[in-house]
Amino acid sequence: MSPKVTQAYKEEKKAVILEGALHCFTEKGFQATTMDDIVRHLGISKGAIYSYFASKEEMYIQMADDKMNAMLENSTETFKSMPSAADQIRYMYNRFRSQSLTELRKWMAFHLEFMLYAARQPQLTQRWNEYADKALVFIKDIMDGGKLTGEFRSDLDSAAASRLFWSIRDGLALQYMLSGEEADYKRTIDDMESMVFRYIMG
Amino acid sequence: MSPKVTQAYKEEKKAVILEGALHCFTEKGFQATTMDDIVRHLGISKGAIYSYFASKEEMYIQMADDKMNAMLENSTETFKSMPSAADQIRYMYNRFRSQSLTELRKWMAFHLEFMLYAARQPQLTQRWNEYADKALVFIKDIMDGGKLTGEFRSDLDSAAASRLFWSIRDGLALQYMLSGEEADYKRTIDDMESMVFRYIMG
Amino acid sequence: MSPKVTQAYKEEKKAVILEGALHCFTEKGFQATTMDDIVRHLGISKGAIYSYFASKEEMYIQMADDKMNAMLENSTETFKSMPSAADQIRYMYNRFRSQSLTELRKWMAFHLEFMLYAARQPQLTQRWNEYADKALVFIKDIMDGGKLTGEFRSDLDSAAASRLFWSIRDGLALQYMLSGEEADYKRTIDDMESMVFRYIMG
Amino acid sequence: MSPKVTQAYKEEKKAVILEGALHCFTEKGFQATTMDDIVRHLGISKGAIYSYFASKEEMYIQMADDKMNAMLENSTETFKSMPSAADQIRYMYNRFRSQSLTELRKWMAFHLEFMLYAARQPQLTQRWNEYADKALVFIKDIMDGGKLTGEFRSDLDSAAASRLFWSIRDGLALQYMLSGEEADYKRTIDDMESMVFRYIMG
DNA sequence: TATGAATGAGAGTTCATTCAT
DNA sequence: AATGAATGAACTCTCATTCAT
Repeated sequence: MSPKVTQAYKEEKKAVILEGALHCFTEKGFQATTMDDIVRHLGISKGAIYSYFASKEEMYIQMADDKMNAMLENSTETFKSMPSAADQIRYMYNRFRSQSLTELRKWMAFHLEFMLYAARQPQLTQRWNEYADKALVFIKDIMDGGKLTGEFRSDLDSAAASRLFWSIRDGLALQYMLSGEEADYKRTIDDMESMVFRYIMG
Repeated sequence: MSPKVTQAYKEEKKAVILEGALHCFTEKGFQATTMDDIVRHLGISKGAIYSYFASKEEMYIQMADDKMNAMLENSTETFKSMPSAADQIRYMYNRFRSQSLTELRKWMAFHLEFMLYAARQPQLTQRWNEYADKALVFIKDIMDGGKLTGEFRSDLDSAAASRLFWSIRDGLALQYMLSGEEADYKRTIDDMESMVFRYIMG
Repeated sequence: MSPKVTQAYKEEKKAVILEGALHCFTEKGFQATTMDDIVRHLGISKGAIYSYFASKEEMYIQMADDKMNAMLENSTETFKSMPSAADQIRYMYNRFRSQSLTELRKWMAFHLEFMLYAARQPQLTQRWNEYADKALVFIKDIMDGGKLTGEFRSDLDSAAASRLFWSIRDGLALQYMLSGEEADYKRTIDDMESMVFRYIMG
Repeated sequence: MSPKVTQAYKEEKKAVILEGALHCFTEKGFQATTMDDIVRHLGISKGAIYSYFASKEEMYIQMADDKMNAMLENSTETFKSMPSAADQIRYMYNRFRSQSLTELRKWMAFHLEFMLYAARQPQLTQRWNEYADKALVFIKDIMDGGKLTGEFRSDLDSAAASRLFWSIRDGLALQYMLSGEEADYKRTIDDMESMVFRYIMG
């Protein structure tokens, strides 16, 4: 009856449910996924889900929120230790390269569907933008660092450059969303990287 | 009785219906739009729509098909007369700049939702890819032209470059999908343009 | 403008429409046949049909009525000239034999569906019964004739026997409705015939 | 949680639903009965029905299947103990006699409508024929038994005779479907019986 | 008269959510 | 807290009938 235990248990259970739901949403999309799909996949009852989440929509939003936060958090940690801005950018591209096309596609499907969903709900648009801003600032800080150390050209517009950085990355993901092979994809990331470096360095 | 009149009338009516449906799909999304929404918006009866289109899905696919074709057709025409490859690329960026953010967002919302939809249906994926290939080849031809005239660097990988071209464009549209202002958007296109030229020219 | 011509034309047109409708009803059943089916088959317009018949149902009833009358009429004619009751019965069986299984099945499908339809509408039930009575009386008259001439046994209950006559005939049609081959069918008619004769003769 | 309870409950519920649906189908016919009719009659929700049956059609087929099986099963049991083939046939006629005209009519309405329905769907035709074959074989076995014991004439074509047996029975039901009174009906069964015995015995 | 585009009530079916157990 | 049978509003699609031309 200790509330602490109950609380921990609840958090864990919520996480398990969200994981199962994510699997389904990724497979079929949010709208096309039924509560029955989720329930079947998780092997629990509908009531159980509704005792943790008020609605299918709430699960979705919660899930997207978790994803966004996870991505930002796991970014900031690693970078503290790298002294070179160029290395930090390179590290980002390595991370892009490490994701398989299959993973990328699933990730994008979820990401895009939520974006469309958010575009129609002002409060979600707001939250989404906060997340997008953080991602922009994250790269901008690296760019600014590079300018200070002289690695990047001094007249670089770091705000614009970080926008370009993400544009290229997102656009590439979009390009390979429906077709293309792993090897081509990896090669295009290389090109993307070299183009970006050509742009930010002298 | 005259087939000409009837035929023309039918084509016109189909177009009107598609226009009305597009309006609704853009507003709420394909899945969230009900036939009642469309019917209300158009001020006609349900039966009328179903005598022109077999299903909601058919309308959607027809619509997407029309959009794709329209885009490709209106591209090829204008370019015949331009002698310089650089001018052709510049012309493309001017076209990007001429589209307002509001238009862009509507366009993207439709575009992305259909892409997600297509991703789950093999035959649509197929058709989508054919369209994407044409867009790629269109830019690649320009790049190859520029290499021949010496405008672009001779070691440019035109296939990769055209992929990058579209990646950047699509990514930028994605970036500005949920936030950003007109002026910033235009400026980012400028940056995008200069980055691309930096990459394709010597 | 002569009313006679118009009248004749109308009758002819009605007959053509009913013929086309019958074809469709036989193929798919009354309920499953749409006005579009009929219109397509006939190559005329919906309005045309509605200027001759008030409703799909009216066509159906009219059609069934015509069929019943036709059958009774074409029976009575031929029999006047036959002196022997046994020959008359034999003639009936020959007529049964002359109908192919395919024809029989189509005929039965229409017949049965209308029967079910009529069973739910008192006025149609009434009309159906009048027709059925005529068919019964027709055979009963033959039976009575046979008793008078001594061809059939004198203690024969002609009313009951005619009921049996039709029961056997209808039941056989039912038996072969969904399966069975032409040759078997013909043989079963033979058996049926011999059984009936065994019953009505001494 | 106990599967036994749940399973039993579900079976019972399915039976209740089928019973209610049968009532409606018998009243108005399969096609004319709407899901709303059934729902109203049963006092449950539409969703409830769809959690037990996938479609209106599935209910219908299930129902017809149950009816067929019930009829065959309840036949075979009782006959094991009867030594005389003639008694077995006589027993059948007693069973026919024991069914009231009202029951018979309802039964026939369902039976015939399903037959028409099945006639247009090859797989159902198939299943229907299997059932019909079993009914034929059931009588044929009795006939063969009677030939062996010498009760029936030795040159009897038992296959043909069983076909006739059912033809007469089905045809009689058809005869009395729309008109006729209980007493007449019973009497005609007597005639039918005597005619059949006249035919199968020497 | 004939046409066939248009109507709209009503069909079968789905599924997020509730609540008695 | 967990279950899953039940709900019923909302969905897509059909089709007999009408009526302006």
